[in-house]
Amino acid sequence: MSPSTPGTAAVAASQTRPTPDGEGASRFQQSALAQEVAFLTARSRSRGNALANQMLVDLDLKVRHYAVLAMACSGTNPSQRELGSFLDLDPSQVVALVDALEHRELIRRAPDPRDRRSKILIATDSGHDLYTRASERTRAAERQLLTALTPQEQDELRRLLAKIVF
Amino acid sequence: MSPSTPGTAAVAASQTRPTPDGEGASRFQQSALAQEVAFLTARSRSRGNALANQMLVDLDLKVRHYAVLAMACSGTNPSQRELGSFLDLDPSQVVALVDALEHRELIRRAPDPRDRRSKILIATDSGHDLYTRASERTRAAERQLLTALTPQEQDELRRLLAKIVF
DNA sequence: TTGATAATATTGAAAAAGTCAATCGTTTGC
DNA sequence: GCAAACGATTGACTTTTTCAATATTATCAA
Repeated sequence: MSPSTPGTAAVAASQTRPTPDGEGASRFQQSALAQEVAFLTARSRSRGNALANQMLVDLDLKVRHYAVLAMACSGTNPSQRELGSFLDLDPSQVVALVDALEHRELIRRAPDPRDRRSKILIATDSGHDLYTRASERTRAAERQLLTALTPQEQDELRRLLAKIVF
Repeated sequence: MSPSTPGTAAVAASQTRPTPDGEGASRFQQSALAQEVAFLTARSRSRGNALANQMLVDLDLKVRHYAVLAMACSGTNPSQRELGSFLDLDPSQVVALVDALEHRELIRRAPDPRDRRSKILIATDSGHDLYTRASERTRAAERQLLTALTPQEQDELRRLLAKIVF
């Protein structure tokens, strides 16, 4: 996933990272592009994704699977359609992801009593177990992603992002 | 690129959007996943990307091309390798993107006087022209993405993202 | 200087992710 | 009751991502 990451664990290189960028904190920080929030969010999500994926490898999960599992564990009983629109996934991608998790018996498709067309996603017991462990990993990844921010700043960031995204 | 966007301009559906989510502001906002900044940044970048791509279609640019063009216009004379690490792109992707833009004579590869292995990216005159127009579009897209935030909040968001990403 | 090692751009292949149209069963609104 | 719309599914296809291999150039130590 990066020039490092040989093949061992995943917790790997967490420290000794003077700057997240490959270059010396990047002489490009002042460029116009670097001021665009579209660019900044893209870079953030790229970093966050890579970090979280590393953390999840030994649970055999990727963040996209994790996201589905998380929603199945949320108690909100989302239908596949709802899940797709929440996660910005095409219905066909949802099918593939749900298939994968269902084959591993982490979640199951339950009939929607309101509408026989739709299927509701619910985590199994082992799904909940795995989610518990996985969410610890993603929490760790988040901690790492946000080390540069104070706790107040972290909250503020969450607030602002939520505001533009919901 | 989306169910809307017939073929006319690009300014299209900017208003009449009670909530950015498909659902009624989403009953999933309270879920644990929705609190993770990895999720929030993913959603932001997804939204921002879609928005910017719409805006750029009639310039025949995607945000990824736009990003390369922007850097070639920045005056920083990035090498391909630098560009790749700045934009989180694999070297082979850089080659493809640069090829595409160079064929359109928007940028060119110049020899790096310091290192004959590397090639420096510089925009042509028409590259600069296109960038000028394109950046207006992405500015508009950003405005739209951030409507929910006050100007101060927008600045704060930029500051926080920059802090975690550089 | 030479020779080993690493770095840059490039190619090509393959896997993953994203997009789209068509279909089946079901629901909704007329 | 019917037509139109909707949710899940399938399959095809494009785009994006990831990786390994290579040629040329740099770097560095002997």
